[in-house]
Amino acid sequence: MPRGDADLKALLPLAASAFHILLALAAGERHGYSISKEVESATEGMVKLPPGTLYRQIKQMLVDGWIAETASDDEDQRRRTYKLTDRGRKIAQAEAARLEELVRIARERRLLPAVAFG
Amino acid sequence: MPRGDADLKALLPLAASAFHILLALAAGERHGYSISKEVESATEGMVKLPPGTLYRQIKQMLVDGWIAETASDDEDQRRRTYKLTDRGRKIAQAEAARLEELVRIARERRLLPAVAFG
DNA sequence: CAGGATATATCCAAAAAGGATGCATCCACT
DNA sequence: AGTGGATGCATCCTTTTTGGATATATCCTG
Repeated sequence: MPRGDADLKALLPLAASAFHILLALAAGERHGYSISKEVESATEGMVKLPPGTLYRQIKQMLVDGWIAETASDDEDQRRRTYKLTDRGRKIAQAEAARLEELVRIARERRLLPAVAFG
Repeated sequence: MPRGDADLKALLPLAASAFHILLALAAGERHGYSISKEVESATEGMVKLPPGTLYRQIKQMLVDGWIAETASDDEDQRRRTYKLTDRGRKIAQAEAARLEELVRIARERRLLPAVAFG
């Protein structure tokens, strides 16, 4: 196992809201409010990020170095845009792998249809 | 969309602990304590179900009809064994499908390696 | 320039989780 | 048979986390 994976796994599982934020940023830079819109649309309304949760998470992720604020060329002065850091990306990858494993188990137990070549 | 799916989605996302319990029971009948062991081993210790969480969830799932107690032939009188109800299985399937979609998005955004024929 | 939507931020009550405690039963060992 | 440790269930209390109300400033449209 590569060095550094151990402490990475200690962070898992992520709060659902945290993973959704990282997932939104994995597609590119975004400002907070647009993250919440992206999450809501990507999950067809199943997951919502109310402001308390959203900005609390963002603040903490900045502190922890999972994301970083970018100097964007956005003209809207209210917006603060963020991007994933290398560390944030690794964490998102680890969580994605964890969820993939869960899905694999779910399929094994016939909660999901078998998939060709899967 | 098949009837009844709408109210099903309203239950999602499940608490991680809830999904793990359903996932453990999808493999067959189990008693509470063994569910917690199964979850811990399946997730390599990443997910733990402390007693407060475990028995609280079980109690609520019984009330909600997601699981049912079975008259098992177990000789240990302390044990209470449970199985998924049809409804519980449907809920687990819905949550598994939701997670699968998340994993798909994560792969699309290159957080997971591309998969042949996937 | 008025009004509504966008965007961030904070705060507090409510909900959820963790884990300590208690107690009964089971099992291994002597 | 008795003892000690592990198993198993359950509840309680504290802490943590969450949701959503409130506030404020900026932006956009008519």
